Amino acid sequence: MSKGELTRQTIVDAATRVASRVGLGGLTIGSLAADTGLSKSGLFAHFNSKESLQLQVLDHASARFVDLVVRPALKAPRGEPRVRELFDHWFAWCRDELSAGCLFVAAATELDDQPGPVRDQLAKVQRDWLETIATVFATGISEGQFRADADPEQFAQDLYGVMLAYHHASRLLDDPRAEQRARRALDRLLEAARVPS
Amino acid sequence: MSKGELTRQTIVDAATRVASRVGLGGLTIGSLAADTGLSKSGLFAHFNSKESLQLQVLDHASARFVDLVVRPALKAPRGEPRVRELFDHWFAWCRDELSAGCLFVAAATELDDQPGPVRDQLAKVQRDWLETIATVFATGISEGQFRADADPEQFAQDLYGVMLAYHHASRLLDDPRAEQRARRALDRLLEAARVPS
DNA sequence: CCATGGTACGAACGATCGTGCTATTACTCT
DNA sequence: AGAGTAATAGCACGATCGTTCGTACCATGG
Repeated sequence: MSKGELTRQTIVDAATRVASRVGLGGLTIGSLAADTGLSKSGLFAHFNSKESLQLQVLDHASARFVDLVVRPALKAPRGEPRVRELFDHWFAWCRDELSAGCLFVAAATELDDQPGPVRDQLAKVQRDWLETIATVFATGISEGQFRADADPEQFAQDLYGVMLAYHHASRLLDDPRAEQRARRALDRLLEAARVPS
Repeated sequence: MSKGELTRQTIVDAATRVASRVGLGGLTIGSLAADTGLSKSGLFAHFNSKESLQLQVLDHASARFVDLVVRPALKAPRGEPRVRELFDHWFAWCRDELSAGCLFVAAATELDDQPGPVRDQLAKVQRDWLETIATVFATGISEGQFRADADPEQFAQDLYGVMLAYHHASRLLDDPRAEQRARRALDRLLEAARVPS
């Protein structure tokens, strides 16, 4: 790996951390250069535009998301255990990024009214995420754990709602009971989806 | 009412609309002055700081929120009808603000990592909102419509989660089925909360 | 060992940011 | 109607934004 490629990754990694605090639009070349010890122009030369930097941050973050959340969860047994793992790893993800919350959640409300390549890319990533949830749930249906008449896409939106409400109550409102309520909500969702015994 | 007070309200009203598109931090004195036909310094004189403008926007928006969402819903019969009215009016609110989504949702993820008076004020407004939901639900318990062992604060977080998931799927992902799923999720929440017959 | 090219720097650009001053205009009240 | 005050404009400030350019460094392959 060339030297330039290495520092590029260092920059993108740092930018990802910053962006989960201030959003993708809040990224600035200047402060990012100060963070990484580079000059403004030296850093800029790696991307040629701020938009390109934002796109690379998005790519980097979604690759990490797959590594830290999706892939580990897929090792769990199909059905309910796998759904719970997905949930737990998402929690860890959104707390561990230097406790700066989930970059995607922050970017979602920031970009939903600003058309362009960055918004398109974010929408793709989030569609993939919801589809992952839906697929994992659908597998649980095939396994006979969940009701055959359950709607995977409904479940995906419901589950993400639980996550978003947690993110809101926990990060903005500092409510210590937010996580407990989120786990309770997950239990209820799963209970309602299980085949009647 | 003095002339200054009148133009101040005009400015804040315009700023509120802009902010639901670009966020509170995305507000700029310059572009806002252009929008309202004032000079930059003329507009600035009404607020003396950008932060003060942001706070006034927050106040204005929350007053309108109470007028358009909370107060009308309180006219509905207690319990389930009132919850549904709250839900419906919130939908209308977040669609009608020139179809720019809910200002509070946008500001929530924007400010959750930026301490200061604006964040504090937003947190207060959102706490009030969740408390409103919880209180409306609790009234339904007293009325005997909802289970006595139900937790109003749990319900509030759950319901807001449904709203946030709708906001996300509808505004970022342009999913036309988002609303239908949200209504379905509400039905399930209410069903689970009703006293067993 | 030297030449080539990738890598980073410093300076500067026009624009725009929030924020002060100082006039001048416009309203309000007696 | 005129005095006094409130409201707005004009201009300028230092900072910072993204971006460009020319140049120096330094690592690597011949």
